Amino acid sequence: MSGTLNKVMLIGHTGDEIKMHYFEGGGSIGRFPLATNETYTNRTTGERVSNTEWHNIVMRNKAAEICEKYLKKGDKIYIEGRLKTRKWQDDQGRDRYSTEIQCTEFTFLTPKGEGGAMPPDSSSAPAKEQVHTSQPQVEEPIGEEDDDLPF
Amino acid sequence: MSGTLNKVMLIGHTGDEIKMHYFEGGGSIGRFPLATNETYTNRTTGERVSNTEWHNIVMRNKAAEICEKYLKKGDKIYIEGRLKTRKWQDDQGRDRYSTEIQCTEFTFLTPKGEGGAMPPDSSSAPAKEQVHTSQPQVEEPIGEEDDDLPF
Amino acid sequence: MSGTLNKVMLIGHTGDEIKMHYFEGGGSIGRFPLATNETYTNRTTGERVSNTEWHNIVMRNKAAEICEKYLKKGDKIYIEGRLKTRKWQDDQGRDRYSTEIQCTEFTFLTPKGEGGAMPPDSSSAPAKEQVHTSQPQVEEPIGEEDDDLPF
Amino acid sequence: MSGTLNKVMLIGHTGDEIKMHYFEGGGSIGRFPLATNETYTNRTTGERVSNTEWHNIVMRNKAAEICEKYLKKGDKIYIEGRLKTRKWQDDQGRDRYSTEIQCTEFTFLTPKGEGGAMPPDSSSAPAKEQVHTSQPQVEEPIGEEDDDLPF
DNA sequence: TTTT
DNA sequence: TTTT
Repeated sequence: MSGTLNKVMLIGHTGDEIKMHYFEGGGSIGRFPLATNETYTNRTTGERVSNTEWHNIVMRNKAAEICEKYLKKGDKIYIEGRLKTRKWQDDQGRDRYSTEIQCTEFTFLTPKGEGGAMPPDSSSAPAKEQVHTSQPQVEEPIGEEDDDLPF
Repeated sequence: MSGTLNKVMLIGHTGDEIKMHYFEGGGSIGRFPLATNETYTNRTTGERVSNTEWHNIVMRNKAAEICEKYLKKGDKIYIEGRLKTRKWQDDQGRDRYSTEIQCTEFTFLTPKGEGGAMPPDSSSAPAKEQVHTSQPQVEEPIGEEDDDLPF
Repeated sequence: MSGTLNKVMLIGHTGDEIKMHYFEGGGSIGRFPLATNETYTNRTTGERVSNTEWHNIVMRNKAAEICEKYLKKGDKIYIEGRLKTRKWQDDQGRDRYSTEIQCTEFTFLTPKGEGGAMPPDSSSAPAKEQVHTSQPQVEEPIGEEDDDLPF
Repeated sequence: MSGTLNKVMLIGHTGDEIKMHYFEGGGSIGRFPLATNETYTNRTTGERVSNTEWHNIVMRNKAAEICEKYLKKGDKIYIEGRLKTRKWQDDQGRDRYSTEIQCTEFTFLTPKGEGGAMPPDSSSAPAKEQVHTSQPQVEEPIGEEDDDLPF
């Protein structure tokens, strides 16, 4: 079914490095926290309010491995993904819920080269086996035949 | 602080009508669940998988009141907003977290007129006091002076 | 290069059916116009203003063919894509530019079944060879292994 | 009318400083070019292809003035806006069209402080008279009363 | 050229 | 708890 949309777009700073978990079959999953900020002036008190929101980012396979290599704590990153709320049981057997952003695209926004290990073009390396968990500009290689055709 | 982005865009169906709460000062808040669906073919088993994801939508003031009047259970709606995770205590005093989408814009997608109470243009009524909780096309009335000027 | 984002998200009504062009190699391309509307109250005159904006949508391969089959003039559709400005020469040899939205994802929003030819699940048919020109919920089949794992 | 969506989200680098135009009534408009990049590997030839796409950004009033002060050529910026195609006549009286992005929100992504004139918090200064042409995190000051209430 |  |  469909006719629905589930999309999240974040620009924020990582609160930690990615924590990886490798599957036997060769797959992998990684998680890290991402912080976004909001500031506004409270209309009643007139004071400046500042809030930080933390998001649970989940990446898989190639994308996760690229982040393991190149994404450092504090880096700025653009994340696109889908909201997913996982259900789990706490130690008392109670249902608990945790909302995550399953990343489908990302792009590094921290300028490179300052002693970092990042190669010139790593931020746009395609995530091959899992096409969608990668760079926006990378995974949609539309238009190879033409774009010059007169129609 | 800033330089960050926290944006959610959903198209889904409401699982219930909006539950309103009115503040003494005149403000109001409303909540309703929104369902999005995803289907894909499991590559290993080849079977068709279908998942429903539920989102907690939060609206305020004018926007909430428009939804109270016109949004019915099962309606399709576009929601734009921000992710916010609220912390609360359960009856055992344990910290619990609930992630919500604070709606900043919306537009009704269910065709009207089939016996509905919706006025011709209600889906684009501006939410005055809270400019951002309204229709995309309504709140950004950019460009009244020109758009024909030669520059 | 990368570290950039080029994303367009539209909900509108098609102004015409898709015009297809088939390549010899088996590929195809299709184009159709999409209308979005905006209404607002002119603050100076107080009058209600209504504008229609027309967008040039470009689809390829599987996605284009799905639209050729099922998308009718006047249908409502969600389109996600990238902006691309094409350069061409008019009959006087002057440079002309045309901005298009190269569709990477879409989902039909017009309710089906009213005499339409649309099969139950066509709106979520995956665009195989070109993974990204398809349904949002379809192309990102993240998470087949787990989502129940305790980490 | 409504029930439609017209949204563009870009992260790119400015190709020039903003060109301002001031109206007599006190309003202002500014324009600058923004570059986004895409790279992919041509499947047929196997060669790496790199394209730059240029976008015409239009800002108004407070937002334009903030960019005039603080946005430098080459800076990275997040732009959110609406697509609008303007019609104009060339010197031969022919109809010409130019597609622009009318900015509704933005956030600076270039790290500050490197000799720049940018104050610590300028990137989140609210654009008062025109609420929507400003920072994402600024213009939607939802939730001043509570967020701790038990419902 | 769409839709409400 | 929605929808197709």
